[in-house]
Amino acid sequence: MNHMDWNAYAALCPTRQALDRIADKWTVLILGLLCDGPMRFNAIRRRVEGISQKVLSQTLKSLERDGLVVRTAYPTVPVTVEYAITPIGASLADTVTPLRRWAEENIESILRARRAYDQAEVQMADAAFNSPIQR
Amino acid sequence: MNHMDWNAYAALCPTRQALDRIADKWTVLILGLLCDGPMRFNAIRRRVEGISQKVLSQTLKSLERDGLVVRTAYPTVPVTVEYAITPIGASLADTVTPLRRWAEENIESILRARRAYDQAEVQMADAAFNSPIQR
DNA sequence: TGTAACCGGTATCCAATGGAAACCAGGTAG
DNA sequence: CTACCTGGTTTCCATTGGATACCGGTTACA
Repeated sequence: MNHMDWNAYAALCPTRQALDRIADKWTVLILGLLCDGPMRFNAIRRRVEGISQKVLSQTLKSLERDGLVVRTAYPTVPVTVEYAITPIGASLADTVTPLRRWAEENIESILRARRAYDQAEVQMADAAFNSPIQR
Repeated sequence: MNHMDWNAYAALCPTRQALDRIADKWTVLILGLLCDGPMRFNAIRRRVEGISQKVLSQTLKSLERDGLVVRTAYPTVPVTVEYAITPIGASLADTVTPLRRWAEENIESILRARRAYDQAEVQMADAAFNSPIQR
């Protein structure tokens, strides 16, 4: 069985569920960090600004379950927990990092399009207000 | 101002919000379709199995707002609405399509890791049950 | 003359998710 | 004694997601 048998466009294909998991902003940011080397829980938390402990914990747990990162706890005082990327996780990181870079490179174009779109919406609302008979 | 000024790791950077929008399963699937040519609403709906009308409508609207697709309504009977990818949308499609392909190529490895993880969890629960003193 | 289906959507409802904040054990530093 | 470090879990609430019903307008079929 090769990968041609899987199809993310099919609702029940496990690929769909996997896509939902990996196409996630936190996943992109966390994997982007870990591919530079192992990191501890709170170190990741400080670097990924705005992530809550709960969501970081959940995301790491599910990345671990999928075999994309490995969690290692050292019996130091206080306990040290290190998260490292796996080879398959690294291959995913190579795939999602361009996504982050695309966002950083094209954000201005997006913001411009948004302003134009919202402006056009306002103008349409104005027109409807000034000649409500057209409703 | 160049793209080096933007940083998705900063909570308030608009790039973060954009990343959240584009790192989405429906966006990946829809852009993957549209880069083969324009498509009508219900045609997309039939190809992206399992998407609801509401979510498709919302996703397309936000893709349009961000300038990634263009919506064209033809006054035919019944009305024909066509969604086409823009050049910048196509560049995003080039970035997210590898994500879908990665999922399709690596799903088996993920499923294997999941089974191993869940199995280990069950064993740990069993051990805890058989010697509860360790709690 | 129904009536069923297609078009491209809204509107409504409820469950699941997301994030803020509190809390936890166990220990250190002041 | 208090405050803070470690790596989380729990609780709560608002936002979101998806299923379903509905909408006007038109066509095909019986």
